[in-house]
Amino acid sequence: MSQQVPPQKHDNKHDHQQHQQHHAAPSAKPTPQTSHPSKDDKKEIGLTATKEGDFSEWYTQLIQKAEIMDYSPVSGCMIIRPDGYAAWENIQKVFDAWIKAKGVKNTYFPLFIPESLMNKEKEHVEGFSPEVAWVTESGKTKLNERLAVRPTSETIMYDSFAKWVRSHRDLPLKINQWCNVVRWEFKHPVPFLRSREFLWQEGHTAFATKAEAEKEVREILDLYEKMYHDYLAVPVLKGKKSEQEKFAGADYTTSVETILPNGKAAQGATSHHLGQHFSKAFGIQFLDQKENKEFAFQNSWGLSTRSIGITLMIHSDNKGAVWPPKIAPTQVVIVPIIFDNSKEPLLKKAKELEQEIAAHARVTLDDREEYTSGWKFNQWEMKGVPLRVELGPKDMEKKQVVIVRRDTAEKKFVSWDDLIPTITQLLDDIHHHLLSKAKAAMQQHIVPATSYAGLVNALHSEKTALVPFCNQPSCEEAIKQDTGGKTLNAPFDQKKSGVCIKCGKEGASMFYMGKSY
RNA sequence: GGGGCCGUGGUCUAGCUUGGUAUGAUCUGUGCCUCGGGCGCACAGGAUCCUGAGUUCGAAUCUCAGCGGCCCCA
Repeated sequence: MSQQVPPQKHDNKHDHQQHQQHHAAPSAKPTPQTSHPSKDDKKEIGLTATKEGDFSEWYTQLIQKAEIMDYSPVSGCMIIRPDGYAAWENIQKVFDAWIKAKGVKNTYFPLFIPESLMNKEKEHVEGFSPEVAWVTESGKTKLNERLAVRPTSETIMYDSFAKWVRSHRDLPLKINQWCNVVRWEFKHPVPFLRSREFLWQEGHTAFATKAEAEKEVREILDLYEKMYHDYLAVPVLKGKKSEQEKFAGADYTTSVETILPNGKAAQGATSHHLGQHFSKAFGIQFLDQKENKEFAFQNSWGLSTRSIGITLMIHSDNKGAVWPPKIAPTQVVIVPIIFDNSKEPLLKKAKELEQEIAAHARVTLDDREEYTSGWKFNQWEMKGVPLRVELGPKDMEKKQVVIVRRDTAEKKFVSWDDLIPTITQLLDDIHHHLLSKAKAAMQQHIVPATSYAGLVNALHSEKTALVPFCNQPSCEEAIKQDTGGKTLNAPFDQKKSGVCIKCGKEGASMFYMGKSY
C-alpha cells in the first residue's frame, strides 16, 4: 500500500465562517451535517462541506481527498491520480471493446494541426478558434506556419481520409483514437467537467450513403447511453441538439445529457452527423459502382473524462466518493482487525480471501499495521470502494466475514463459503441501487413548463424544463439572455408539437432546457 | 464580460484590524502502546508566510501589480 496521504483533520476556516454567519444572520444557512453526528465535535474529519449545503466546495474537497485528482501549476489543467485514471481505464476497456466489435480501428494522429488545415471548414474554425492554443515557435525560431494544439481532430484526420478513400470499396472507414485535447476555456475550470486539457475518445467514420451514416450516429449514441446507464449508473436524456448548440461544422448533433445534484445539466457525450460538410472541404471523394464521383457522408463522436466528474457528483456523499461498482478502481477492500495474539492466522486467512476474491473482483487487502482499523474504514469510505470486507478474531471463530456496503452502510455477516456469490450479488445490487436513486433525483429536477414565466421560474429554481421551442438560434440567444439557460436537447420521440414558448411560432418541437454547469 | 471570497511547514490552521521573522494540529522519524469506526504518551524534524515591486529602521501583516483556487451574476 502506498496510500500515505493523511486524512484531513477539522477545517477550522469553515467552522469559523459558519459561526460568523450564524452570529450575523441566524437563518442564513443551515449548519452542515457532519457524517458522524454522534461523534465528538472536535473530531470532525474528512469533508467539511456537504453535498446539500455547498455543492461546489464539497466536490472540490471530495475529488482531492479521495485522491482522484490534484490541481496542477497550470490553471485549468489537472492531474488525474491513480484512482481517477483507473476509473478511466475501466471505461476505456468497455467502450473500446464495443466499438471494435463494430469494426472501428484505433489509430493515433498528431497533437499538432497546421493552421491551413484548421481553416478548411469555415463553421468549424469559427466555432473553435476562440479556444485554440497555438504553437508559434521552436526554441527561438518562429515557425513558418503556426500549429494548433488539437481541440478535436476532424481537420487533421480528414486530410488523411482524403488520401485513403478512392473507391466505394474503401468505405466505410471507421477510425477512433484515445487521446488528449486542449480547449483553452475562459470560464472558470471545474475538474473533469470543464478542464482546459481533457482525455477522450474521438471516433471518425465515413460512409458511402447518408442512411448508413445516420444509422451509426444513433447506434453510437445508444452505446453512450449504455455506458452511463449500465456502467456509471447514471440516467441520461437522449436527444438531438438545437441549431445553436450543435457541433461546429455538423449537420446535426445528438447527445446524452445528465442532470447533476445541484440541478445543473452536463452534456455526457455527443455523436455528430457531419453530412458532407467536411468531405467537401477536404475532398473525401470516392468512385461509386456506376463510376460517379461522390462525397462521403461522415460522423464523429466522443466520450470524455467528464463522464468521471458527472458520475462522482451524482453518487458521492458526505463521507466521500462513491464509485459505481463496474468502474470502481477497487471494488472490494479487505480490512483485517489485527490483535497481536491472533495476528498470524488472521492475516493468513485475509490473504487467502484476497486471492479468492481476486478471481472475481478488483480487490485490495489493507494489511497496514500503522493504522487502526477504524481509520482504515474511514479512509476507504472516502475513497469510495463499494464493498468492505472485515475479518476479525470473532469472525475467525465463526468462519465468517463482515461485509459493509458503501452506498447504504448496511452490514452483513457472511460465511466464508458464501463469500464470492454474496460479493457478486452485492456489487450488482449497489449498481442498481445507485441507478434507481439517480433516476429518482433526475426526475425531481425535471418539470413541465407551459408558459414562458413557467420556464423562467423553472430555470431560476435550478430545474430542467421540457418546453416547445422553435429551434432558431436568435430565439435561443434571447432565452439565454433572459434566463441564463439553454437547450439541452430534443427527445427523439416527439409526441406533440406546438408553438414556441418564446416567440410563439408554430411547429415547435419539445426541448429540454436547463442551466449547464 | 461584471462582482465577491481566499492563498502561512507535506496537509489544515492562528496571527493580519493596531508592522518587530510565525500559533496549534496533523504529518514525518525514533521509542513505548496494539487496533471491531479516524488510539494514546514522550522526544525530534519540517516554513521562498503565492510571486514581484513599493512604503518603512523593520512587512505574513500596509499599498500596487501579477499568478493561482473558489463562489455569484450576464
